[in-house]
Amino acid sequence: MELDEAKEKFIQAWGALGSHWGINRTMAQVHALLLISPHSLSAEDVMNELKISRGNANMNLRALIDWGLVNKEHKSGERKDFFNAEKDIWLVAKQVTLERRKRELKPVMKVLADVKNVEGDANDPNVQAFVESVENLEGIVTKADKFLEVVVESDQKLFFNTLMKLFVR
Amino acid sequence: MELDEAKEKFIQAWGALGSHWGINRTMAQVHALLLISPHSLSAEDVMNELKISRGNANMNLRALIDWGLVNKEHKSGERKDFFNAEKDIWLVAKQVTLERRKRELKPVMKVLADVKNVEGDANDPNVQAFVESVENLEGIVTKADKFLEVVVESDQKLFFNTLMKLFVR
DNA sequence: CAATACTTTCAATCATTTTTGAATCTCAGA
DNA sequence: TCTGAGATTCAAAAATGATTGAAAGTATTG
Repeated sequence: MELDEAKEKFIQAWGALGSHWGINRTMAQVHALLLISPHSLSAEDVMNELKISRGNANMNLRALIDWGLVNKEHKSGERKDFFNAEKDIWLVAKQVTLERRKRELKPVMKVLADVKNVEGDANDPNVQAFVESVENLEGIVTKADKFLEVVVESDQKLFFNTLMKLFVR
Repeated sequence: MELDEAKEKFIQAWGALGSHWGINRTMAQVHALLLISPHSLSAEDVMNELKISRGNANMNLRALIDWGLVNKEHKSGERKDFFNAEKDIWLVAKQVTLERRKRELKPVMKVLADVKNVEGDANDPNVQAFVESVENLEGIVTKADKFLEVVVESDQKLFFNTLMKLFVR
């Protein structure tokens, strides 16, 4: 396989995976492109490689910077901005985890806590089933959140290696 | 808070979470509704509660059955089908994990394996950076996959409890 | 400060995904 | 076997989400 074809395939695959993980396709593709580039790219490079518009490139680069996955560089003697991706995948995973915890898990935890305070007859099976389900879910969501908190706050490689030794084969 | 308001909020929240996790919003809402119902519901009940069309209810119920999250019941003396959700959240998590592993992780792993066989000058920094990135990613994706495999194949409560004792506070 | 190079914004457009609902099918019960 | 309540399908419509590109903004250079 030629490099260009391989790059293309890789970018497509990463884009598809990203789109299932709350990161939009183009954003994931831009990330993929930066990941496999040995040096920083300008917005223009990104536009050309992925055949996307200037505005689209700009927005997705900014989003990647927001997520903490990409850095903006100022090369002296150059007017253009250059961009490079964090190459340490463990750090990438950490950032994504942090963001998603903040954006998704926390709001749900808040709703679950609120919603438990339903008023009404404690003997009503509807109320009973509802409260039971909510508490059930609260349990697992809280546990998942704590688990992720630990993952995020500990050293990534160490953490996963320990885990792997415990559980894999 | 009234039960109806609480239900409504809960269903919305679960829908929003689902939509970030590759499960479409309505599908997650139907699941939420079934979760908090003390007894099985008919397709008609689901349509009425969520104000969705017959076709939509049918499709999402079927999808939930595909994912292994909902069961269809035949009540004798009734022509209608009735539906109930798996209430054990650990089982739900397991099913979702299984499906997503199959649908998302496996295809990406295949592409990563393929794409490593890029031909070309091993001294070309483009090729070098590419192969390095791909191997890097393959490492983490494979580890994540193995981790999930273990999660899925072991007893859920036992697994998570063990994990929690190890890492939480 | 004026010209130029580059970046950012955002209303309009385009693409994708979801939803609808009428037509069709199915099958339990008579 | 026939009937009709209920289930399913799927083309079209609606909703949502992504992308474009031109105009406005900002910074750098001579």
